[in-house]
Amino acid sequence: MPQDIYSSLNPAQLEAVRHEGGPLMVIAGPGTGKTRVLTSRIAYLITVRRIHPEKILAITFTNQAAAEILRRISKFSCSPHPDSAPLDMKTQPLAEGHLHDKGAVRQHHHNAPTVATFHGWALSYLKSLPDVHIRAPIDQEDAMEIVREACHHHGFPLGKARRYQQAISRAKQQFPATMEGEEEEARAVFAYYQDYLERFKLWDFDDLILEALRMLKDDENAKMFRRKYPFILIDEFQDVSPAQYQLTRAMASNHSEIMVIGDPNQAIYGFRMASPRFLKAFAQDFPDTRRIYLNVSYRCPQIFLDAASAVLEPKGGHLSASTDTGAKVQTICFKDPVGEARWIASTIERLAGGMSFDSINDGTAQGTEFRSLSDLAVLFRAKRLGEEIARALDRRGIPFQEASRPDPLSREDLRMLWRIYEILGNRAVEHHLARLPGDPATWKTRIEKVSREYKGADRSEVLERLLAFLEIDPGDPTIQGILDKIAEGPEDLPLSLICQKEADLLMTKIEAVSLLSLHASKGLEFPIVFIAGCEDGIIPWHGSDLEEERRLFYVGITRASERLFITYAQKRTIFGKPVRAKRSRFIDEIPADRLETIKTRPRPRRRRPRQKSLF
DNA sequence: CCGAACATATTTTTT
DNA sequence: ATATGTTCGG
Repeated sequence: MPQDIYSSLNPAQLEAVRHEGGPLMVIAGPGTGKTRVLTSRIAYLITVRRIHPEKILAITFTNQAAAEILRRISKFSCSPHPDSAPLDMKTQPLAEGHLHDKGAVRQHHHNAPTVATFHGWALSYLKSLPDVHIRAPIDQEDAMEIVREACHHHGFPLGKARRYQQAISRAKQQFPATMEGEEEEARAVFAYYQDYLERFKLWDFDDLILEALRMLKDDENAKMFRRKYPFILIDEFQDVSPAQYQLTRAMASNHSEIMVIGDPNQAIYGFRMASPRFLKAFAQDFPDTRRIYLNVSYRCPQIFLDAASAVLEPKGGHLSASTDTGAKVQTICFKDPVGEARWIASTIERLAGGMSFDSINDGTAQGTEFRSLSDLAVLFRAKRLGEEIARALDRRGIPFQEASRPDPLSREDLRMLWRIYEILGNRAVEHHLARLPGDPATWKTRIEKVSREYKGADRSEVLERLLAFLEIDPGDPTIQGILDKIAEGPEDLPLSLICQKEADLLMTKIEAVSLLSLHASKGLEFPIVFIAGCEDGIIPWHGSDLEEERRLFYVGITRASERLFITYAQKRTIFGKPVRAKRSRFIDEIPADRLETIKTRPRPRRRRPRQKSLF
């Protein structure tokens, strides 16, 4: 059970929570209580400083992070720990109705602070402005389709569409968007793409930020915004793009109570134009910024922190551990990826006791402390590298879950369902009509007819009826689940959010090992962590920004709270080419006394009597 | 529409 | 010495 968030904030955390009167920047290393400071500060603002929740805006990068913050705020207000009130809670009890369980979870409840992603906030901000014509947002897959169409139009090979789409998105991380430095073809595709969005009145995800910024650059709008939200908190600030940074600047003045929190050492999204330089820029652009460093990690043992900061350039080493187990970082060398995967699987089996899955405990388990599978994670640089691990776990019947599941809305049938849903909601009608199978005009009359017939009925019924034209199995449990959610949910909830929740629901909540990319692991914590495929060319990835690769490795190491295994193979086939691999230079940069090299026993061959397999 | 030849290759979120 | 998706000739 997580600790009550009132209890035992350390002095630096407390200072961050209580800071008043101007901009605040919190530099929070791994496991130093970043989310706790954020949620405690919101609670403090509301309960102690008596700030009305509606005046508070907290911004995150993912819906998951936003949900987690809301969950923790509501939990905090529902069940204040009676004995722990370091923030004058006893003398200033929680005002009735300021925060309560169901209300706080609802994002736009009148008594809850606004907790949203940059994009979510941007769209609702645009909707709140009287003179803005709201366009329909399209997702990345539709952006890809338009880019493909542009390639077709210009006679460019479709194989390059992905690259062009990435270039366009990169360009639109800046305000104003610029294709400077991109190749000629990409510029042509960009022109077509922008023209398409204009013609059909669409916004892509990047436009939401750019448009909100464009509006907020107006002095009058900025003034109004600052009056509405005098208290701003932004999470993971090392991940902001140039446009998001400009948005931040427009949102607040040097006298605003704006807090940004982040860790420059965990900046790993440079490929999408994020940069830790904006943390530095913030302190310069808001000269009165108070800087607070959270230096005590409640997660990582000192040895892991030392190992992690040793790979950083410049060295980051100002973190200290709250506890020290003395456990060293363990490295293991393998002949090939198959051997590596097999060893990881068998070690997991040994640590987990091998009882919950049908495999015999070979008696090598030490002690009686078997770990839960959910305490274990295997991290890797690229999805491909995780597949070998998945196979090995499968073979032993060890349950696992992968973090990067495909977007549910990429499923062809759900996509068509989405298009009809959007048409019924009168969003981007022409765009979607043209993308349904068959003749757009037929679809138009069809949808109008069914809508008329079912006038007054629930939209999910109209949808279900229309699905009949698509050869979609109406009995499909996913479809049914989504239709139910549409029926009970509020009017214009984005279908992607519904689908995401539905997909999460279908994921069995069984105990499982986590298989994650290093990127996906950021923000998570596991007692036992394996980092696989630690070879030069993989981590650091060949041709990538070395500094960022260092930070990525740093993120990986600092996920572990008890044991950490770093593995590599001497041979690996990458893009079909077998490569003699050298172990990652980052391993060599870890001080020798923090490392322990494990020798694996050669795998005993299972000898099957040949005679028996004859029949 | 099918098959051979060919090109391409991280990381990922956002209504 | 791969897996996937695209192109192009039939």
